[in-house]
Amino acid sequence: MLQLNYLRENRDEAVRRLTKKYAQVEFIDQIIALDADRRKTQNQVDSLKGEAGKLSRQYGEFRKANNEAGLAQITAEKKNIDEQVETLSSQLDALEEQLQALLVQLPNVPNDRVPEGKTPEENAVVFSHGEMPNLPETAKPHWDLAAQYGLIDFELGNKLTGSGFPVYRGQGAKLQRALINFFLDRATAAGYLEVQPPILVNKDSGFGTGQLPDKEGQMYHVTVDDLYLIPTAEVPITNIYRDVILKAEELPIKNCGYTPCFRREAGSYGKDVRGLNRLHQFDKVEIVQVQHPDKSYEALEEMREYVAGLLRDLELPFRTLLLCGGDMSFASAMTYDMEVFSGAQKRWLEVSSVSNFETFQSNRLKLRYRSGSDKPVLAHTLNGSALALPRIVAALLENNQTENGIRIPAALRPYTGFDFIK
RNA sequence: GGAGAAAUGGCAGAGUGGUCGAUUGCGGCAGUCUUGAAAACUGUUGAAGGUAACACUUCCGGGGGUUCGAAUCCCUCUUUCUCCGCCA
Repeated sequence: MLQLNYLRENRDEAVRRLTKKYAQVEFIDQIIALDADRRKTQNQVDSLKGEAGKLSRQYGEFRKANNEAGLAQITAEKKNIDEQVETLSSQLDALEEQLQALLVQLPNVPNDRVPEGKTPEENAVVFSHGEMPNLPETAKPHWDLAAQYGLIDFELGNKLTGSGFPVYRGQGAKLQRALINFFLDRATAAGYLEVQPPILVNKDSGFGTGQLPDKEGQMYHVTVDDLYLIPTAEVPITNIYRDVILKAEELPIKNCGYTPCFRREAGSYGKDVRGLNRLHQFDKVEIVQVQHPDKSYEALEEMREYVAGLLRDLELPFRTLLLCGGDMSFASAMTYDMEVFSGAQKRWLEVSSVSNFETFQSNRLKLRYRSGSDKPVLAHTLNGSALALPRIVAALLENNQTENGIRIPAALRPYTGFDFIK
């Protein structure tokens, strides 16, 4: 959520920058007008309440003095004030509701380095690494390989749950576990504190990181207890710091965590959902940082470089995209996507998204830090996938297929305990 | 799931109807003293809205109510603790 102060004091800039995100910029002027109205009404309510307080204290004194006439007068005056307060308060509530309703619909303002553009095709490729795999024409897509080696059973998942909930078996299951451990060990070595959060969260948490109300339909909602299955570990991990005032010297906070992730993916279809390309449940290791505002873009680059290191070690060809305004997420100010090339499908698959949210999340979370005895200031939050498993598995299987089985990259072998899937 | 107790500032812990945003201790910060540190002493120390700055308003787990007036009384929800039941 954008800060009212920012909109009030930088109206033109906000319009310019939000235009790049194709946001409803007309909301900005409506918000500014509502806010002015709100403050005026708030002031009126406050001074009336101040009057009421004075009267109450006077009432006590009059009663001690047995001043019956005075008591009657105060009661009458107080009643008059209460009526005014009630009227103004309901106006104030209505104004705040309208203000909030508009405010939560405005996405974060993109950083000025974010390229113009509306569609994924307009994202800027800023970095590429690795050779394109040189596979024979007979190379198989991962769903065929998964069946051939008994790694993943998509049909069985249909039976147990529904489409998009595969069952991993044998070396397929072991590979999952190996990747999770590999990612967690690397993140821990890079200074991230490992946490194991709940995978069901309440509404406040969903709101704090921006999934609610914007993406309500993308989450599984457990209605009996009004809880949501997390779409990413970002939600519980970042919400650890909801309503927290950190000391400046505690920054940066670096957390990582493995969780399953659940996404309804309503409206997806076709080749995008084939095999492991898009699932309703998948595994992911997430990295999260809470940063000083002056250092958050430095941290974003550091996180991008960290994820790139993982992909290099997995020997996967990848490219890094700087997302254009139209393709960025609601809450992000700047996002890098990392895509690996999956050799048999011959397509790029997004495996990581690394974003700086600046104060967009922390404003909702009330996540602040304090230098010395200064007033608390909103911190910046960042996160990135490091990494999401399914598409990594897809690319590993496809790119490393040989006549004699599927080769496991050297970095993973200590974790899998085998060199080849056979 | 049943019965009982509790929820106050970073922490501990007072406060049961009136000027209480809240005694006190610890912790934090600043100062005195000291070559420096410790100890001691002095002062200061919650958040939000609002203002040029004050003023002012709100917040004592959440919500609602009683009252001229609520941290204090009532209702309700949530959470924690103790006991019982069930259980990976």
